[in-house]
Amino acid sequence: MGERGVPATIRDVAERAGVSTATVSRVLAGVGNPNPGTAAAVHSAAQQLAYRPSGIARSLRTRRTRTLGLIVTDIQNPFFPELVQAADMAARSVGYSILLGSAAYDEHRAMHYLDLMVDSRVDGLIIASSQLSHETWNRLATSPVPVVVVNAEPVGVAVTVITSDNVSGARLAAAHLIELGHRRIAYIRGPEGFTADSPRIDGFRAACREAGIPASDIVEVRGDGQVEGGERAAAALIAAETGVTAIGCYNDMTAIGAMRAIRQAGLRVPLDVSIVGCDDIAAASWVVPALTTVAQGKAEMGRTAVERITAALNHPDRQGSPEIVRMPMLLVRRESTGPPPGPTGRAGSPATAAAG
Amino acid sequence: MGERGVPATIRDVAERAGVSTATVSRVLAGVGNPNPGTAAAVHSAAQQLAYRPSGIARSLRTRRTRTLGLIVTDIQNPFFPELVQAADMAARSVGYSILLGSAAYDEHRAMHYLDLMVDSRVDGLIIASSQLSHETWNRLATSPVPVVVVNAEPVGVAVTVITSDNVSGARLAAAHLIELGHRRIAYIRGPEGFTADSPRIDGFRAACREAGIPASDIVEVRGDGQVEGGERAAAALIAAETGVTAIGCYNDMTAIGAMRAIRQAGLRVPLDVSIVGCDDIAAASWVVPALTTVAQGKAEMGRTAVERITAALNHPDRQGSPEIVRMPMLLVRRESTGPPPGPTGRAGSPATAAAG
DNA sequence: CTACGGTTCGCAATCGATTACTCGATCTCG
DNA sequence: CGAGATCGAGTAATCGATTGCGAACCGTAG
Repeated sequence: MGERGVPATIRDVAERAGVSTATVSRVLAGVGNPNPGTAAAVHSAAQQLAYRPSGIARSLRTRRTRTLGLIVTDIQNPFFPELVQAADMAARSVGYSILLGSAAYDEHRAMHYLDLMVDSRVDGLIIASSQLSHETWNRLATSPVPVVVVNAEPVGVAVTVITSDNVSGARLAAAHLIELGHRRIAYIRGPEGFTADSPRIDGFRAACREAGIPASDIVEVRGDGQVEGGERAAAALIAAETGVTAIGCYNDMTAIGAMRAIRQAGLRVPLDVSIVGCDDIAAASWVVPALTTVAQGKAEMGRTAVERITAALNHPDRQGSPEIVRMPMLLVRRESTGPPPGPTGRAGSPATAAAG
Repeated sequence: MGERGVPATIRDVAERAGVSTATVSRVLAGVGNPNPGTAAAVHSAAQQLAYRPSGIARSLRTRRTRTLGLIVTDIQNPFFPELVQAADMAARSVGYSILLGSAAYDEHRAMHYLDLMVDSRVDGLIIASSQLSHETWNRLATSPVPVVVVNAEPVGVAVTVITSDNVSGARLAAAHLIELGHRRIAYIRGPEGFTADSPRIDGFRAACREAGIPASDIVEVRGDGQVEGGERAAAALIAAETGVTAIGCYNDMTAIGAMRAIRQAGLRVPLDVSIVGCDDIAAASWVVPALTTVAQGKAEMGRTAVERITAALNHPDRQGSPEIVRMPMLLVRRESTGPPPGPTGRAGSPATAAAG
């Protein structure tokens, strides 16, 4: 695996080129007007020694690492890779690298990573999290490095946060269902504590209310934000014979689970039950029927986060002015939603829904 | 966002505790037998100043960063997150952090990241890649830091590589299909250049041959390793009226695409056509029918990669002994495979399928 | 009371770069 | 031809930790 002795240092290059380390540093950095001869000598020496400046030494001196910390709730949740990729690209394009930490849904672990990243002196920190305790918010607000939070609802703490307009997004989903003619609608919520859960259910309820659907006609169950939870929740919904003809879901994984349960019960999507998800993860268009969902600008959020961080880095003066950025969400109509079954349509939920 | 002036240094702590920096370093590192009184003073001072040692300065001095570079082909490919997560956990558990780079399928970009990581003096490097040019292999073999390659077929270059036993895995898939009674089988290959493509088609062919199926009965088409490519390939297969009753796929995304195309053509999985994938990504069990596939030990590979790297780090002596680790693959039977349609089953291609 | 073994801790070098300051040499122009 | 401007390059301080070496101090024994 490894080979070679020690890598060449700037001193080695200086000696070989017959100049001082200061000169090597200058010509390699392209500052000053070096004599063409010296420049050539330096470049040649550097080349021959395969010299690569030590980022460590440079960072110690310049007090900047050109590294951004990125902590995500869980890299295995398909919501995050797109965001991570976009952040990585955006960062690289302005000369930064990304130090990643995947917290595996453990907030305590996330805070540990935060400490480690601060120790390694990242220039800035991006936290893409689905849940954040108050204690954590405070830690973030007093962080020694610029922080931006992505994908969590702001709670009034002085930290820049970038998030989707969850309320409007959920309204979009509900409005779509209502427009198709659905009246008995269910909503499978996300895990308690996930900050997007409240605004989404609120938006969903609001749209229904405004359409004149009594709150009592909206049945809410709780999922876990994963496929399994969606499956269980939808199965319970069907077993309860609520006669719902459409289900809004906290996220796409929940929706995919719900679709499984519905099919399992012998019903068809969207003929018997319509499903709408949220997030627009890649798998949403892989399943059959393809999932109608409300898309979040995941890549856009990643890019924006990097942009905000680097802005703060370049203007350390007017920092302390945290902002809240809300990205619009967009309804993506695919195949999992349609009009409710007509009176002569489906014979009802397994037992009763005939009245549907 | 950011706040606070400069973070406290070891000198600040030393002054406040009334000792030298050497002592601070020692008590905080827990080496030596500090006088209980001094130890208390140091800890207290460190506490009050919220002192966090600079990883930069420490790394410069100790010549170790306790950071591992991890470059993946594309973090958006669902194959990688599980591997990344496992590697991250394994690394953290032995005191290392992960510097991530997602190459977005661009090998040139991957090499650029490699340079950046070497510059930032990572202690070791893990490359999880689906394709690797000869030039890249050579770069890796002469890397100044220990390298392990994951998920690519070894090509005789002196680098440790950890990969699945692709040949046997593909045999498993083929054998499963054959055992179910299929005789006219297709295989949708991965992109040219992806190193797992060859061994997989080889293993698949070998199992067929051994079962007495003439090579001419195996139809091969090329996908792109993504859902779209699988969809196109399967659509072409159906349009060609080859009468295949089962399709083996390069990976799960290809298989998921193939299932879409089959359903699109009015056929059913697995009643009319059986599908078997490869990888066992999360989405394999989300689709309906759930995908039968050959699982790779993704997490295991991630852990093993970290284990091998850290082993090399701890025993710099007997390095230069690259090894090849082949992880077994496992058939996961789900719902997308079944016996071929009987003589009275479907009458063949889409045009006539009505009989089914 | 001195000598000696054993602790505890401080001094200072070191890791590899960057950069303010300074010094000679060359150039310019009266 | 000489004074000052200009320019290229070297000297050395610095970033913040770690660590080998030795000094100071302890207690104990002869």
